[in-house]
Amino acid sequence: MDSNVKTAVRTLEVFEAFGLSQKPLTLSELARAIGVPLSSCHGLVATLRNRGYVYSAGNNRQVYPTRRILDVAETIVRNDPLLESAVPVLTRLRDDTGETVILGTMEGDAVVYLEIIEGLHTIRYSAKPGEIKPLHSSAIGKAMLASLDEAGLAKTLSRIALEQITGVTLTDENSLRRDLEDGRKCRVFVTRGENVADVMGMASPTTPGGQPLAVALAGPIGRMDESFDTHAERLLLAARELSGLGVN
Amino acid sequence: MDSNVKTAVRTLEVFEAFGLSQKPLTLSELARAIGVPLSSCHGLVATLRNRGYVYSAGNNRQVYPTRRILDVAETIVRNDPLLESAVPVLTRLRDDTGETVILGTMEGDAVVYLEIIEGLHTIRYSAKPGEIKPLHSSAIGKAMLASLDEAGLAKTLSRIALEQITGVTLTDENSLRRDLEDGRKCRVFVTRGENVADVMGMASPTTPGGQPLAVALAGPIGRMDESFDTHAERLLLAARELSGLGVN
DNA sequence: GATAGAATTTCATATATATGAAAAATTATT
DNA sequence: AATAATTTTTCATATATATGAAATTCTATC
Repeated sequence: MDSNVKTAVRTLEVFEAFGLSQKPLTLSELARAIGVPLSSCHGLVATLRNRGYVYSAGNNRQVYPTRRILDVAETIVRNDPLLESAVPVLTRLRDDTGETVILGTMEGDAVVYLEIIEGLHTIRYSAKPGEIKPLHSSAIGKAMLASLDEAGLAKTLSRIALEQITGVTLTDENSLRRDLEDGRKCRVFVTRGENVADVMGMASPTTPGGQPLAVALAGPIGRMDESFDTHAERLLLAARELSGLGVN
Repeated sequence: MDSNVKTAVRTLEVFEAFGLSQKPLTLSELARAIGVPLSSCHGLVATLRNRGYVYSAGNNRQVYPTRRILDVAETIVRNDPLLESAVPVLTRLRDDTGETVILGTMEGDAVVYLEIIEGLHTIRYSAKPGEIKPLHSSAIGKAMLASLDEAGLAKTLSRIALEQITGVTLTDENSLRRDLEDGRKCRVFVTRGENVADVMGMASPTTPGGQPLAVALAGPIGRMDESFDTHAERLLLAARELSGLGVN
C-alpha cells in the first residue's frame, strides 16, 4: 500500500507477533520476530508497558500482552452495528452450503475481509478478519469493482496493477471488464484459481444499510463446481437478506 | 510515565476511542476523541485501513475497526500461560467472598492489573485488565513493594512520588514503611480509601511459576471490614494456591 | 564469587512523522 | 443548480522518533 505510519504498523505487529508465537518473548526475540532494531523495540515495548498493554511474564525477561487489548477489542466488536445483524445470515449460508462464507468490502484499492464463517469440510477455505486481497483477482473484489460507476471503475483500474498472481489471473483490463460484465448479468462474480490455485470464489454484491459490501462463498474448485447452481441461488438469497438489514 | 512513543500510544487510543464511543466515527470525530490534529489522524487511520484494522462503516464517512484486532487479541489471551491456570483460583476466591478479585503485578513504577473477576454485589469494585495504579496507595502495590529487598525498595521509593490521592493516602516514606511492615507480618496488605474513597483493598503476594504477583480483594470499606478475618484467610489460601501453580 | 557471555538500556544523530495551513472534495442549504 | 459549509486530503517544514554503537546490567558457568 501507500505510505504507512511506521510505528503504528509496528505497534500492531507486536500484538500479531505474540499471536503467532503464542508465548512470552524476550525483547530480543520480539525484535527479531517483527524485524526491528533492538533499540527501537525497546522504546516501543516500554510504551506498551506504561500503558498497561504488556507485562513482564515468566521468570526470565519475557514480556506478554495483558488482557487489556482483548477487553478493548471485545467491546468494539460487540458494538459493530453491521456484524451483529449480518452474522446470522452468513452462518445460515455456511450451514446451507457447507463452504466458507466471507463478508468483505473495498477499502482503498483492495478488498478487506470483515467476517469469515468457516466451512464445515476438512478441506476448506480458511481466512481471518482483516485480511487484504487484490481487487482484480478475488470474487469479492470483482463484485465491488462491478458496483462502481464507469468513472469510478476507470479511475480505479488506472490506479491498480492487474498483477499476475496465479497462472490464470486476469491481467488485462479488457478480459477483466468482460468478466465483470458476465458477473453483472447474474449478480454472481466468480474466480477460479485466479488468486489461489484450486480455490473457487463466488461473490454477490449487497448493501446492508446502504453500505456497499459483498458476500462470498469459497472452497475447492471441484466441490464448488458440483453445486454451482444451488450455491449461486443461496448466495443471492443471502445477499438479498443482507441488503434488507435496516439502516443502522 | 516516562517517554512514550507518541504514535504507539495513539494507535492504541484509536481502538480505545471506538471502545468508548461504541459506534463508527468520522475522521474528525475520531481526531477530537483522541485529541490529535486532523492531519495526523488522517495518516494514522489510512495506515490502519491499509493493514485491515479499520474499514469504512456506515453511510457517511465513518470508520470502524474490523474484527481483526479481536482475532489477534483472542489468540494472545488464549495462550497466556499464567491466566489459564490462575483464573479458576481467582474465580473461586470471588465466589467465596462475593467481592471483586484482582491479579496484578508491578510494571515499572506502577501496578498493572492482569485479571479482574468482578464481585457479585450491585455495589462492587470495578476495573479492567491493563489499568495502572500507584504503587504506594494500592493494596497490590504495597504487596509488591514489600516483596522487594531493602535495596530495591529504597531505590523504588526514591524514584516514585508518594502523591496524595485521597485525604488518607500515606505520603511520607516512614508511614508507608511502617504500613508495609504491618502487612509483612500477616502477608496481607491493606488500603482503606487511600486510592479511592470508600474503597478497601486487601492484597497478598504470590509467585506462580516464580513470578512475583499479588492477588487482591476490593470492595466498599464497610462490607470488607465486616468479613475481614474470613476474607484474609481466603485470600491467603488463594495466594498459596497460585504460588503452587507450576513453572510454565 | 569471579568471569564470560548475553541481553538490555542509553545516547547522539540521521530519518521519519506530526503539524498548521491551504487545497480539494463532499455534503447541505438556499 | 449554485453557493456555503463542512470534512478530508495534501504539502512543506518543525518536531519527534528510529537507529547503530557504546555502556550497562543481568545471568550462567566454572
